[in-house]
Amino acid sequence: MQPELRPKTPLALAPARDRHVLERVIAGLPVFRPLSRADLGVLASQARLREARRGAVIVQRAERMPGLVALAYGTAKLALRRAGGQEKVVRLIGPGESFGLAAALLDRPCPIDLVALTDCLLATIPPVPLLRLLENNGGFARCVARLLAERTLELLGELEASAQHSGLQRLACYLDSLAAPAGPPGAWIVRLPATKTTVAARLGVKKETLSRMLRQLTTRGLIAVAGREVAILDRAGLARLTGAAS
Amino acid sequence: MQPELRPKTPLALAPARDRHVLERVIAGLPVFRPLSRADLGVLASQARLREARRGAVIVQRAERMPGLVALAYGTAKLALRRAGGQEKVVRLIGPGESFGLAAALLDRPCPIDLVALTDCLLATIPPVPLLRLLENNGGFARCVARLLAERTLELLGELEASAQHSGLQRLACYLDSLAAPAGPPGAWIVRLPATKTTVAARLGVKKETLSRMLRQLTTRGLIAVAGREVAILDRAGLARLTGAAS
DNA sequence: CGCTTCCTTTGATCTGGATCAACGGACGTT
DNA sequence: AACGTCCGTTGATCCAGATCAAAGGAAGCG
Repeated sequence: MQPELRPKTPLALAPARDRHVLERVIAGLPVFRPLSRADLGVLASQARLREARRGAVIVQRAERMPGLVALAYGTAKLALRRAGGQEKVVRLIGPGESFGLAAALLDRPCPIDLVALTDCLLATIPPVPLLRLLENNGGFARCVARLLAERTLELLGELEASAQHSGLQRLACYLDSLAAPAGPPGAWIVRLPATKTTVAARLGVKKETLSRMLRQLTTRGLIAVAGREVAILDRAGLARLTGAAS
Repeated sequence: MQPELRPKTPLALAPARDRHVLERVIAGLPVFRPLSRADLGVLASQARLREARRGAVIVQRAERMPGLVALAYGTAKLALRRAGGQEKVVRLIGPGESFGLAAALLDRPCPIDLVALTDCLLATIPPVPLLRLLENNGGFARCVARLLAERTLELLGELEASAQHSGLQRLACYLDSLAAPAGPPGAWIVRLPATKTTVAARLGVKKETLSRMLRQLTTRGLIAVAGREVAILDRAGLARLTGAAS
């Protein structure tokens, strides 16, 4: 469950490839969109690439934040973990997404654990060049402000969901938000982005409860579950759950 | 419970006094610290002063956000309210504090209700001048980025508390965070910033539960309660509750 | 193939906090 | 003083979801 974090290929062995990957990952992050090619190059030269094995803790809560962490490939979870095993997953992170902007800018300790769900490749951009950009580049500052504003509203939504909706409502809402059109028109399908245990933690319930909730929705004819694939049979019915009582 | 929002003095009657109050309130907001006197003047000229009676809904969820709302005097609560009466208070706002920066900058609908707990005087700075400043003033953009980063971390803390700690732990933590030194050295006192019903909603529990929790802490000799005043008799014991099981 | 290690499901039971109900006290109004 | 309106306390009961326990699946590996 807690394998060592040990890069398969030591960083020094593949500097050219690393540099290329770093540039691609950094250029793909929304927060860096306003940057010139030159600025992106400077960032890439200060960033570091790093691998993490499945299950490894990439950044630990209360540690000094190493910078903005972006995922090149793999999946990771942001999880609040307490002694006693109970954990709450705040966000699941996929390729092209990043984490730690707020804490890196304020040079605060990491507020949360970042844990690899699969083997991951990560880019870390240290706080110093971020702060320099913030100082000198108005476009970047604006972009940061907008992104953080969005994150603020998002977290508020999370808070609302966790404080106000029942587990079943949160599940219905979650499935609805992930719904993707399937082959036949009018058919929707969701592929869960992680194991059910992790999804349960994301929804703030235990895996046993998630299992029971899924079965309840199945019994009602709203969904059909096959492993990680969930077919949404009655999206309107699901949406009705979202706002109303169970 | 839901009195009309009706200013005691119509705005047009006291423009000079209003202008003065607006300038003072706006200059006092942390987010505007980097602004020049001239910029502050422009903002004040675009802002509006407004009164709200106790219990009035100042800004309602899903309404268009009128701008950044700052409190000149009085107390208000940011509350998520659901049909069914249950409400979660996210933040209590006092004089010199503000609300709505994120939503105003993104021109999103108001994510939450702002409700006056006492008669209030409010300044509203519309989104347009804020956006203009964000575009043209790098110092302001930086300041906004920092404030929003702080808010992000704060909300994450809220989420953690609401998802992970028990009601008693949240209460202990809350009291600890409000503790102010009393007369005798080593003595601490808390004056609750609102009615116990509201504090309960702030902590995410019902007033009955808060009442029982306070009695429990009293029985254990950790605190003593007299109306809105709470004396902390054993701060270490309280802090011990915060991290450990009940 | 058999083994181990997760992941998931299902059932039984427990519990923190909500809900329902009733009452006492503090103010402010008339 | 008498009255209405909040606010806070206390007791009884209820319930969503946690916890405990046990038993299948499914996937990786020697």
